Amino acid sequence: MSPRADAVRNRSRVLAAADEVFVEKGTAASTEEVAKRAGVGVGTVFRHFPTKEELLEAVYEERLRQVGAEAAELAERADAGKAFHEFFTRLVENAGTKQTLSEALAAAGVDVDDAASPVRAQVRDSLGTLLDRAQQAGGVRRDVGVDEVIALLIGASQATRWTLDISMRARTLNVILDGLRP
Amino acid sequence: MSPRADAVRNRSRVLAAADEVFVEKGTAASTEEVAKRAGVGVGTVFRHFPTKEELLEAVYEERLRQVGAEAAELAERADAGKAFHEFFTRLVENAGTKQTLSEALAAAGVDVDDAASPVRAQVRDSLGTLLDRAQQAGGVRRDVGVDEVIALLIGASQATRWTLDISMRARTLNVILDGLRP
DNA sequence: CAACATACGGAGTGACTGCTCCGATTGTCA
DNA sequence: TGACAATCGGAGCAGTCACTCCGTATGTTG
Repeated sequence: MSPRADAVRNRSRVLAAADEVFVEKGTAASTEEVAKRAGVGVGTVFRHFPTKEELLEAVYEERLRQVGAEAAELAERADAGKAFHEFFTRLVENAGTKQTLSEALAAAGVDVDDAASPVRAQVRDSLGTLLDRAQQAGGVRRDVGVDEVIALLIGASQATRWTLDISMRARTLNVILDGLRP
Repeated sequence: MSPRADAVRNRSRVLAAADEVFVEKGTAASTEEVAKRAGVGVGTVFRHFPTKEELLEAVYEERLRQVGAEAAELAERADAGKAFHEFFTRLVENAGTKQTLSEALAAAGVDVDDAASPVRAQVRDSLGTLLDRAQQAGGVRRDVGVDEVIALLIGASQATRWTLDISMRARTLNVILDGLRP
């Protein structure tokens, strides 16, 4: 039996609402608020995501999926060095307010880097090939691996959160990008 | 009237206990737990810090004080370039698990960078002269200011939190330090 | 269209949290 | 040492949150 139509619709509505609410009010926002935003009852939220932690994980993985897709897409481009820098910049600029999620998950004891998860493995993979090609093209120093890049992505996102001024944000990001050059 | 002896003793006990508890269990830890760790009643905690937010701020400022002292001390050293790098490294390695605090404060609407606070002004100052001298000594590029350095410190601390491996942590930190060179 | 399983809504529950209040305690000073 | 004010301890209060439960509604299938 495939699930009912309204069930799948509600599931994605809840996911989208949760993303919005967690960005706006932080991950401490109540499940009831998510339900209200999604236009459903709390019961529905808990049927699809039996635990708040599972809801957080689902939102997190959804974002990871997008990051993975972006990395995969950019890995195909000819100018690998440029592609890598663009990926880095784009991600950091989007990540801005969204970083609290991994914090909350880590505090709840979830292994955010868990390589067993297929989505995370895929992200690592795409990012890995993007990095490889950028290194071969001479755009990135050779003594860093995927893990260092991931750490730096997180760090850069955090760093730029505190810089409201756009030009200052650019300077901060440039320091890291320069550090990544050969 | 100066305050009673047990009052000042308890105040610092609470502060120390709060620091420990918040590092171990995150800033969501209950005030009762802080009280228990300090060996006092909750009433005592709330008398000294009428609000949980004020307690968080007090812990945060206490840490800032230490950072400021360290910056001031290193700013006196002759080899300014080396001193700056040492400051950066030392801070990032200590900060490790402690970064959640500023998160929590920001979420609570506290302006963490508020220049009006004397402690923060002092930190900015000490860090500023340390940076100035490092730049004049040719140890740090000239197009970054104190704010960029602060942002990078926060970013670097976050970045290295996810790297359990020590050598990987060193490589990650090196990327940023290299990026800071002229 | 009927009949059934699936999914929904939201009041209700228990656990927990920040904070208050006041009787008991303790430091201080004449 | 005695007496008073400053301080303490922790039971209790009001509010919130994650999560459950079940009567109602709705999609689906023959």
